[in-house]
Amino acid sequence: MDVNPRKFPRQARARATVEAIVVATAQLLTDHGFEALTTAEVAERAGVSIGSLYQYFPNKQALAAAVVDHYGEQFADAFVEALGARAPATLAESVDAMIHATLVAHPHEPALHRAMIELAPRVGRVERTREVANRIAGEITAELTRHRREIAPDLDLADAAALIQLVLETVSHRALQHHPVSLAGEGMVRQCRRLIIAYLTSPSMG
Amino acid sequence: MDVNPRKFPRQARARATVEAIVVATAQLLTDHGFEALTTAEVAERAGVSIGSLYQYFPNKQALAAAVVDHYGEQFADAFVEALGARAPATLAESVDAMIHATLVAHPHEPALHRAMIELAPRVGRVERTREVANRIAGEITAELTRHRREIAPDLDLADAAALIQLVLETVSHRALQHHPVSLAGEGMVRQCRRLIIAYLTSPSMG
DNA sequence: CGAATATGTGAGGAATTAATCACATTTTGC
DNA sequence: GCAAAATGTGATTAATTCCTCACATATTCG
Repeated sequence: MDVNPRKFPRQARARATVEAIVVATAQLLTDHGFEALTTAEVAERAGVSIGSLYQYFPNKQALAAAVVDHYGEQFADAFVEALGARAPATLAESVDAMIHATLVAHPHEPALHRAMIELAPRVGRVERTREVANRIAGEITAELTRHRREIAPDLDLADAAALIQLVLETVSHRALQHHPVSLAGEGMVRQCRRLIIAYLTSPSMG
Repeated sequence: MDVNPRKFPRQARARATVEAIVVATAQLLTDHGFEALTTAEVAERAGVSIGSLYQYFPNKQALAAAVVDHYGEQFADAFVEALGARAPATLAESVDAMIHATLVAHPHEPALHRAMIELAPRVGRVERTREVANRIAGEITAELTRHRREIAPDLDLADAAALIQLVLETVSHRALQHHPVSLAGEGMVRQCRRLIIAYLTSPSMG
């Protein structure tokens, strides 16, 4: 099944249409999930006719794929920016920055982020999701490299970064599930911090 | 929407029918996902007429709910059994046992496990899923309690167990995504082991 | 301007699917 | 053995949904 856009919007008017469609899809996706998603409802919510929708997206899956692409990029950008905004002097501060960046990067509706992860495989966008994860893992690797001396020497930084990225993503999902964004999972976050720092600084084991 | 079974099968023949329906649903769910699931196809795969299906399940969601209930219990049982089969003398061995139990408990098709997690919320079965997670976290807590002296004294064991359960589940999903069950994620598993042990044994931090 | 191109519209066709129900078959309990 | 209960059947229906297409409107550019 082809999920590529049918054609690019050239005029500003068309770009607005496409944008509205993607936003509307994201909203409906988070509210009711993929299987409840109807093209007619997307068009209605976007304030656009079904004909316009099908002019740019060949089918329902393409809508979801567009959402995954759009918000995936947005998510990674937000993470990178949030991480770059700080200049952590110690490893502990660096880990705090990572946790903070993860929480900040998440859309206010974590449901959207979850929906994307669930959707990507069904819509031929695993690759894209992996790219996002890899990009973030890369940022984490760079951050770890900066504090190489504080980290157990036998640890492979890329491996460690991959694991940390996975844990951050999971824990933040769980945390945001229970609490509003602002005070997201006080305890959970503290535990997470300890988990990561202990891992990075633990002496090598047989 | 009511997702409760319509009536209980009394005769053995009827139990076989229901069983076949649940199994068929699980297979189709892992292969094609919920939105592609059709009641007709479930009935066909189960070797049963649609009428029979609707005699026990009021709708499509009820089918998925039954699968979640069935395999959730099965998963927790498998974990408990696998963990109980070993008698870990040290904390490290205990952690190994947990990791092993998690991998063993997973159905051979991790896709089913994932599908269940994705489905539960859409089908009114979050509660059930949480129960499974809690039961496993409880087992982990018991295991940790046995090795209290090897663990940082300021750690709350229940909190730690919850975090460990979350990490185990996530990492095993990721690991099983890439490798067959037998040699599941060699490196990933080793990293995970180190992560958990470091966390548990790290001295308390300001 | 005015022709060519881009974009927008929404009724309706074609296909799919959830769910029912009237009836057939099997099992149970006496 | 037989009535009553339990179970099984599948054609059919009503509703939904994806997507097209013929046509209207808007924008661009020489």
